[in-house]
Amino acid sequence: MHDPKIRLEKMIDNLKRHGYKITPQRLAILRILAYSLGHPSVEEIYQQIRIDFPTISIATVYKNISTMKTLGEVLELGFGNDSSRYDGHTPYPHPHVICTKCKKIVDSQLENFQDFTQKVIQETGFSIVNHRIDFFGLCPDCQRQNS
Amino acid sequence: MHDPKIRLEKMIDNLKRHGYKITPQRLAILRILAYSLGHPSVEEIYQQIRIDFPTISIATVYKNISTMKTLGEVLELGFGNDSSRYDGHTPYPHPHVICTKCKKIVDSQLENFQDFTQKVIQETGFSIVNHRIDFFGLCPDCQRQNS
DNA sequence: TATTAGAAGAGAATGATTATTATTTAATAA
DNA sequence: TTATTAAATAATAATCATTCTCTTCTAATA
Repeated sequence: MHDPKIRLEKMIDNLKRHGYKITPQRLAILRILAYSLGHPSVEEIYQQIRIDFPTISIATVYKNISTMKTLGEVLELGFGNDSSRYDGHTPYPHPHVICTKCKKIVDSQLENFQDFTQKVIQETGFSIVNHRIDFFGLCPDCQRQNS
Repeated sequence: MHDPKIRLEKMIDNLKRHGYKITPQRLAILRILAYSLGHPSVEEIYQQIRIDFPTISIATVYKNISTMKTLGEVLELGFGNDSSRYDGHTPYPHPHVICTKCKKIVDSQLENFQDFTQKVIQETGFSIVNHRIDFFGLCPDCQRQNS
């Protein structure tokens, strides 16, 4: 689940299996989603693809990401009014660490959330199917600049 | 921190201490924030206040909530494109449990996030100052309706 | 009661996202 | 290899929550 090439293959297979066509624009979007560790925004993906496809529409980026969301191949991280960020590298729920200054988003590898989920189920009676865990602070780079 | 009357007093004190005026509209908004356990949206607050203040503007609701946010007296829960929900009852970070069907939001009392925060600090080198923890699923009521 | 800084009200502006529609193209089969 | 066709793209309009602007009003104070 960590090799971008394999991620890309898996995305393409999943699309084909569901009868979607593999267009050059779509492939370019998939590549960014699979290879990017940096949780890009739609705007960033759009600007990067415009280098090779100057006529692409930002609506095409939105639509393709939406498709990948429904196939479970990308995780959307929405932040209130700010534009969403996307994780196509690790598309299942996991903690993120967000720098409030430079907006960098880093994955965390902590995994013991089954215990918490169980406690929440007991406490509230909800049936839990998903979670979102974010930590906010300053990344090492921005800490240095502040001192 | 759990008695609505005391919450309301604290909010009013905090506003006065910072030189804000206590207007009837503001007071009505504070009352909803302090007493409501249901994490209301701006629209819900607006509709409720219109009963007593038919001429109030929704911008006034937004502006007052924004003021309370800067004073740390209300916690904003943004959800991507959907409208934000507000917690004026327990205005510091704590886990929330959200029903994906009826949009109900319930507080969780789980508190052991210092350990996780420490691990995230060690893992990433970030300085963590805040967090957001949400669990998504079906509330007991909606589970019944589905079966 | 007069003064005045801050608040309210109305509506325009913004910005991310979604919808619409005409045109183009990937996939398939003859 | 080419024709067919359903789906994808591009361009643009529409939407919706939120913020901004500006004028009018009012709570606090002296």
